[in-house]
Amino acid sequence: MRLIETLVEGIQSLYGETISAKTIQVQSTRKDFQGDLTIVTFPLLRQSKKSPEQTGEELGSYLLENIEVISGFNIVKGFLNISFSNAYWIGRFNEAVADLNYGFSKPNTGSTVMVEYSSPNTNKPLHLGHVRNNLLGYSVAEILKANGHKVVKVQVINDRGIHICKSMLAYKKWGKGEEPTSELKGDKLVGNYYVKFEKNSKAEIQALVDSGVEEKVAKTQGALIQEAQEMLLKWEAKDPEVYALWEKMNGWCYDGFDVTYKNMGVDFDKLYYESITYLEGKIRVEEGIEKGVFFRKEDGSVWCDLASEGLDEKLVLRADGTSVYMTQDIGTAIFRYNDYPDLNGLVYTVGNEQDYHFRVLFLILKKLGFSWAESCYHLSYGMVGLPKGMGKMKSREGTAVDADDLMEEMARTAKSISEELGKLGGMSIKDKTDLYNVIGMGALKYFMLKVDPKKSMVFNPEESVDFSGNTGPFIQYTHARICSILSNVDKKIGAIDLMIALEPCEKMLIKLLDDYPRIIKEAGEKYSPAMVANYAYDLVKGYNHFYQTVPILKVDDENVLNFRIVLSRKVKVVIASAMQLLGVKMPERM
RNA sequence: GGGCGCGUAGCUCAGCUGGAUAGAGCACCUCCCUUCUAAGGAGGCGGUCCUAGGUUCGAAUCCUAGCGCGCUCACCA
Repeated sequence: MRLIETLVEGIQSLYGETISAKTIQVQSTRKDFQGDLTIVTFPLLRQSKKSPEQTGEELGSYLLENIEVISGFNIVKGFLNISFSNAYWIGRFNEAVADLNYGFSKPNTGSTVMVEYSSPNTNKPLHLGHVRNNLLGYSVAEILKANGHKVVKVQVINDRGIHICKSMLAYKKWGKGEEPTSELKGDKLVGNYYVKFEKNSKAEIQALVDSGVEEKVAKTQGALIQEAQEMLLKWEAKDPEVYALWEKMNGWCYDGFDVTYKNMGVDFDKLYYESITYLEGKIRVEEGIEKGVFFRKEDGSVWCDLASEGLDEKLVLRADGTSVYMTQDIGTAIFRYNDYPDLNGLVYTVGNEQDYHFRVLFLILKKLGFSWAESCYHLSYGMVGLPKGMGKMKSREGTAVDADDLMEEMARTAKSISEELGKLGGMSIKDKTDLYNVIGMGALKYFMLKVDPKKSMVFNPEESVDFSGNTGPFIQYTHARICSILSNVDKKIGAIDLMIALEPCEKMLIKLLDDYPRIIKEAGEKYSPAMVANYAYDLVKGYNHFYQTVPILKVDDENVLNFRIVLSRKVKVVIASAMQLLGVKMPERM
């Protein structure tokens, strides 16, 4: 429609001044004013040398004459509100309806992007923090796909290190050959021994402190901690017994994680294991020394000097030659770009406590000469906290909110509310159980994703996860409601008559639908599922208002009836489409 | 102490590429189911947008300083 260009021309012809398109500010008109788009004329007064009102009047008239679809305008101080004809909006709507992949770019037309998320340690089960991580990573991957990118979903499994040895040692000492059962998943079993280790080790250290040893020293002198360290050395030397135990216990964890991932509805294309990539990291560090990127201190430890970037020195290899976190991350990144030569972006979904780590990692990769380091991005998200008075989550002490328990709890709540409302007559037990899971997970996912990723959030297991208001179930409910209405009609409807009158609530819905492609694009650029979630909420609210304001099926005018049916169908599709980007399923009944 | 991030209604959060009277949900109070799903809708109550300066015709939004909270600065991951 060339609104901006026409305005530039208008200013040229009215005032003889040339301005750049950037100085024109357009925004959608606030709902308490009449109009569709608003042009802020304050910045244009310099050119017009007239009052805001008069400038608005002149520009408005110019637009009215030169753009056919503009049907009118009004001026409030420095705001020129312009309206488009109903025919224009209905035309836009018809186009949207005809587009079966509305809002999405063509698949695989963009660059290839890798998204890393989850990346657990194999010494404890997934908890609330992982839930946010998983949901974010999965959703961002879906949003990138919707923007045409090829997406590779990966994780790097932290399957080695001192923390893994802790649970192994505890199991070896006190496990008595315990095995996972249907009651106790493998990851839970391993986690129990990790907690057991920490508990006993803590007591040992306390005893040392009580006997007069300085705390810092005591922490390195406990018998258990020393034994764990010996075990790590044995592991690195591939001691057969330690290695076998490691493989067995890691296997238990993977089996446990698989169940959690399945229930959560997330998946991965490829897994990387720290136990493999850390070796690559070591090799790359050696190379880096030769290149002069790193330097070795007298004690043998290897460092990267980041003073020129305003940072400190960073350790990349210990004095005893063993690797640190940074070492394996260097190796992992290089593996990834080797595995996918067309990779043009690597998104790390990792909590904001590691902001500094990733800043350094990307710098080091760049120093090592990998130009792709520029395309790495740390999707940093805030912590999930518990309400005041509920303490802190510490998996070390076994006080974290467990992911499996949480999901089960959500489904249970969904069940009790559903039963209370009693709308599911005639539905089979299995369908009901599935539905409770869909609703429970919908509530959980939406709750976690509607918040801006970078912000930390509070999770109150009892109060926060409501099923009414701005929640997943509210959106699911509206979807089910539309399905219910539409189940009464069965007819093919072509393009909508451009001449029908539009109710305000209908026009509002068309405008909301019109926003969808832009929302997907922006959500992709900002890696923000929250934008999609908030959009879906606005759309659903708009539909409910429409539903309560006008009859949908009980209308005489065939053209209006058709329009309301098609409008309902399109809203339904877009709701489901948006929520699919969040990994939330939409029920047809609830 | 240095670095990074955050601070909006009692609570949980939108809004932040500067624009009109700062928005939702929960909670609390009124109304609306013999009509297409009331997990809904309409309305009410509720604000020093942390504070103080600055830039601007205009600041919740940008800049500076301060305060508060979180994270981080490990031969932990």
